[in-house]
Amino acid sequence: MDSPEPSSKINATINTTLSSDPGPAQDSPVFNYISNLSPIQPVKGAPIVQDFSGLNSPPLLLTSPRINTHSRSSLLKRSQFPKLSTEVFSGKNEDYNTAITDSDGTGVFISPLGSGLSPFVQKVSDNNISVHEQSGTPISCVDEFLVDVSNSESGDSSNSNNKSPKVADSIPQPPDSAEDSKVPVVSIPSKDERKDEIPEDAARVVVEQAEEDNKGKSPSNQKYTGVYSTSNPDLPSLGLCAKIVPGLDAHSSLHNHYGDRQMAQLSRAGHTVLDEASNIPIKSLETAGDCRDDNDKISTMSIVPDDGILQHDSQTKASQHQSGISRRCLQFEDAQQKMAPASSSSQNASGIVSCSIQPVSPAVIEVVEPVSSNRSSTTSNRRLTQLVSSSVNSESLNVKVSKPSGIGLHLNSIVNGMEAGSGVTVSVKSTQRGNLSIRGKKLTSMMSCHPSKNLKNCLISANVVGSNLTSDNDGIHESYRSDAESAAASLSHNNAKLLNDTVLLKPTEHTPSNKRKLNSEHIDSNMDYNQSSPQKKRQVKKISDGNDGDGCKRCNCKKTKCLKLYCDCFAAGVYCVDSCTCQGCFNRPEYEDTVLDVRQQIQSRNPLAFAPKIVQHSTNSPANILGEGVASFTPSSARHKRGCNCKKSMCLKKYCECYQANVGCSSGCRCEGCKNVFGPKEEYGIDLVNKHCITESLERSVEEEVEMVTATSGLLQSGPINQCNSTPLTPSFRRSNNVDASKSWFTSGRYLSSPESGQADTAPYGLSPGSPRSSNNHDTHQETIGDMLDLVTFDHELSYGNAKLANEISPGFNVTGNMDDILALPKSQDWASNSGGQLIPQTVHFQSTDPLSWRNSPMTHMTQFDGSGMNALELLDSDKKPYVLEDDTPEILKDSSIPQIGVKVNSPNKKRVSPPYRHLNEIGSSSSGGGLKTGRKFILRAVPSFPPLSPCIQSKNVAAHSTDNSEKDSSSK
DNA sequence: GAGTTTGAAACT
DNA sequence: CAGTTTCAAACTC
Repeated sequence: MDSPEPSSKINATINTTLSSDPGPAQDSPVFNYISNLSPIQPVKGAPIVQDFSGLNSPPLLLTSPRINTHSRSSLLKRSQFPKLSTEVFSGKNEDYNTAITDSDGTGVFISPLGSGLSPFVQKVSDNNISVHEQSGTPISCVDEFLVDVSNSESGDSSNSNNKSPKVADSIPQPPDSAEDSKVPVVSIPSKDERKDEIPEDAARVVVEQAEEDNKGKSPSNQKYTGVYSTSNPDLPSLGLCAKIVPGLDAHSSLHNHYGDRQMAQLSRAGHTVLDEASNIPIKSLETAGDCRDDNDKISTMSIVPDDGILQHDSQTKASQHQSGISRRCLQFEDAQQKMAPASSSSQNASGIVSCSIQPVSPAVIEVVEPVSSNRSSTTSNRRLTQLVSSSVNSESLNVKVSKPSGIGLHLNSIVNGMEAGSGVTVSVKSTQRGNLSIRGKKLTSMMSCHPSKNLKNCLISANVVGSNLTSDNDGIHESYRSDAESAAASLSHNNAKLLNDTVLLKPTEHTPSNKRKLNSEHIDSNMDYNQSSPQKKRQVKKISDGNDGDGCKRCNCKKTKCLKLYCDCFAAGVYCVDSCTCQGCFNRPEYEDTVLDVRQQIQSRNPLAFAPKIVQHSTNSPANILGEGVASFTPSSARHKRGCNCKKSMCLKKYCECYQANVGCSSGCRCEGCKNVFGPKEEYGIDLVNKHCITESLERSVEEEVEMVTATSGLLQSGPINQCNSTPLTPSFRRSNNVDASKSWFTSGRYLSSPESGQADTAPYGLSPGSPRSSNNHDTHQETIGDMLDLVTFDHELSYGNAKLANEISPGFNVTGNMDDILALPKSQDWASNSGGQLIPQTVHFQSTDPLSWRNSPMTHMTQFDGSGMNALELLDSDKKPYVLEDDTPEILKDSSIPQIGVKVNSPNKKRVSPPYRHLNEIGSSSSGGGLKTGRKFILRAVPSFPPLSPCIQSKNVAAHSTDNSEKDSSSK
């Protein structure tokens, strides 16, 4: 398709981006180890994310160079799973190669942190997630997947083929419904037809970058075919693996390495996907269990320093499970959409989501990571996508389209959706408490995030993209929707958060305004092509009023090419659907790169641009989280991030975003004559809560951030408890730590699970990462860690999906009021930003997210924590009480029991209890060298308690953190 | 269906 | 940061 040049460019860009951000962290062997060690394996879960990340959200995270680092981290994690990928990695990206070299022997390590890997990993995670979800609603989901796959393949084959080519060749061609058929591979020709040349150029720009990246690593175009055929140097192994081992192992590995898309392609090539899908249903449950097992394994792996071992273990285990998983993964992209539904989460058009998340949560978590990784390694992801697309051409066309398009965007959409979800009251029913409950929360949050609209969009987009863009089969879409929605929602939340964060990072670095201009311009030119008949649009509008019956959004953009926030679909992080009446739409899977670039740009400007507008204010009690997260989302508790600015509508019409979201106006609103039925400004309960929790000033800033976080994570957290903390706290964190946090993230990263991460965590608290304290504390930490683990597992669930959760935790820190903590938090700000400030995940979050931040900031407080992890926990508990935010965290902690042990840091209030947790976790790992080892130990312990979740969570957290960091960096105001 | 209103997003 | 313009949805006729 594209000339090798593009790929080379992309590679260069990727390298630059990656090198810039991730370089340090990634390069460091520590990271690799950490990533490898880190329970991350959650990779399993992570895979889910990939799709989205790769496509939608991922871009946000991944796109930015910073993201790359994250992606690497994520990759590492995932890489563990997919040992196979190692080869691939080595082949694919230079960066990867470096990492890979280490792992080559085992192939496990994939270390390849390289962006390339991360994407794969993400994909894998996605797959896993899908599996989990499927487990929830295995059969139906499976069927859907199968159907989708078949559909997508059959239908997509044409589309996807075209699309893939387009992407590679020139994104520019708008996927006009009419021309959808054209979308065909190289669309370039179509460009001429449509005159989309300009748009094409824009798309090309994006594509070129990706291609360049690909080229650099491997022939861009070849990627596609090459990957599949193994022709590509990078991919060869993958291709082989895929081909050779159509089974789970191969798939899983492939997924991990290459990402879901590639996996899908491979699987498709082998036609194993369908078979796998068929298997999935049964396996789904198993997979869930497997994932847990994997996690356990992972944890064990983490314990065992040897990456290879870990990977091997995971591989072996995964192999069995993976067979199912990988299969899923393959389909997953497409399936993901479906998967979500499978998860048993059902969304109502109203945005109410009821999830039975048990299995899903893990997936969600995983998803998160993937996203970040994907984004960070956007290039790699892109590559993957490209590869996929290319491969798709040969065999499975579907893969590329379906996943990419839907996923990334969906994440955002989910978040946004949540917001929009007006009212979206997410009621998550966690069949299982503890881990499950958390998961459920996450899922729910995810779901909530994806309001009906978003979900629909996601589903639709995915479906559409994958299979039937042109012809909407209501029945089909709907069926997919349910699944896709759920999946998308789940993904979207996690991804959204991550993405948002990641996006922030990227935007700044990558394409400044220029890209936008180019993209927009190109897009504009392309718009004409895409322009669907106005009639359709109108019809759509009529039908759904912007929302499909299902609640999917449909846009009618005419000038923005659906690449600006004006476009509901784009704003929601969802691809436009056939039903959309938009003209010259570039918000389509075919233009994934463009979309991602644009998103990045927008995020660069406003990191929160894609964050959920509506944030839950935490009045909610933790109980909600556990049992019924949904309740927490009551409109009254929710708030609009920015607040409205209504002057004439009195907040009584949908012009008002608050009203539209079924949330009351808050102090943040500038509306005049507010009569919001959901709650006038003054009346807004949240404000009061916030006041209690935090100072007003904090509240405002926090609120915004929190809103973002809560919107994304808040839902997940749904846990009422966290809300208070989350919202207020997160903001503070973000503020304080934003800049540093990003860096810290990168450095320390999310590797909470990994020893390093642990180290990082510790470092932050007391000393620098390398500080002696880590060593001292290790033992204690380990013990605490054991507790922590429990908590963590719980937290992980939250954390997985939610970097936000972490953020939430961090917010808690802020709340605590310790300046030091705050500082530390800032680094973790990403966390805060991500997390609604929910505390629950606190421990986990801290661990995962904080670690990075902590490391970076050698907070004196940290030392305190370091002093005694247990103490820290205790302090935390005590802190909880004092701090308003604590309420949230405490609840969570209470739930988890362990976490509560809060450690007071220095500050009297120091809600930062969470930090201690982090420290605990991190401590073990945090200490640089020893940290890792300790980290491993910790991991082991943790595993036992919540093997499945924790690993995933950790990985997710890590990814999220990474993404968050990147985001913060980029977004750092 | 066309036109107007509205407020967010984007731009300056 | 504020003001203006642009945009698309919401709304009305």
